[in-house]
Amino acid sequence: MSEFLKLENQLCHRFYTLSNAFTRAYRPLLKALDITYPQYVTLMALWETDDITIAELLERTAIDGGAMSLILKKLEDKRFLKVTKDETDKRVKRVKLTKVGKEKKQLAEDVPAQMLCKLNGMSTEESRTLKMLLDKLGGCFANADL
Amino acid sequence: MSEFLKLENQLCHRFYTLSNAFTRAYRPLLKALDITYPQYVTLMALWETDDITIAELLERTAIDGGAMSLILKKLEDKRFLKVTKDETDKRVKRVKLTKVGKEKKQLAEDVPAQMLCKLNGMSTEESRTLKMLLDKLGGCFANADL
DNA sequence: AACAAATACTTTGCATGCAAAATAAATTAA
DNA sequence: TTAATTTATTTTGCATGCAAAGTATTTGTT
Repeated sequence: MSEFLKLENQLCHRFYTLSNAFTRAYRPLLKALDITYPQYVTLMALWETDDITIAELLERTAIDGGAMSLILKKLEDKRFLKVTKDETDKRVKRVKLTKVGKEKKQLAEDVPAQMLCKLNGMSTEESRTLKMLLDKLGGCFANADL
Repeated sequence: MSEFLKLENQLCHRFYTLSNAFTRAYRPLLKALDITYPQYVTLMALWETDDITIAELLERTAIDGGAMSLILKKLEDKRFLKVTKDETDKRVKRVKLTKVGKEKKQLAEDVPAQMLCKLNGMSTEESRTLKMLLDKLGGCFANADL
């Protein structure tokens, strides 16, 4: 049997598994905030830089455009943010946090630490190395002609 | 602004982004085989060990049970495999590749190499280190009380 | 043997991820 | 200026991922 098709040799399967594991691990923590993981990512982007274009939001979060439409609708329904048409360029829409959305950030402050608790098997050094390699891999994808 | 909530500091967001990138990168390669990524994972597991229980398949692939039901239905519709009830224990179902499903493996042999081509920015050594760290992280999740 | 509890799967309802088609508005070209 | 093209975003159709509820079957109890 060729080694290449074995599951243990697949980098992609590790990412598949771990990405799902992260989402599952976050779920209970985020449920307390009444948001899903992609919604959390969207809010993190906005907590860092508010009042941005949907296009900017898409680039920073790497969330799919079609999915983002629904996510923004749901976050708007929950009164976390407002989406308004840009007056200058009517194609563009700007996303802005509401007071409630900004306050939500305080409640989210604990989430990262709670997640780290679940992963205390990794040393800070290993985690740093891992991030570096992940970023390098991300660069490979960016350069590849997909 | 607390550093903890910044997107660049999130390990999870890197996994989210990279996992999606992998799936997207595989899509055109797998489309030629008329399968999706989770279906590819399912077939890889079977190419390695055929005629196994659905429970075993779930454990090896880490695919969700509910999703697997549909995936197996689709793979069966495509005549890649057969699902049969175990005679001894009628709760159990066994999954077995058909001749077509086994032959599909030959067509899939090239897929891993084609994917590696897209990622030629990573050295073998870096890739090895990355896999090791990913497995360690996976172990953390397994041990955590989620 | 009759019933409770554990197994192995499937179904359901909701939230994406993705490609492709559809809209609308701004830009560029002829 | 009108038509062709590009840009920003939404909509659509299909395939999961996930928790929770539902179905059979089997095993363990009493």
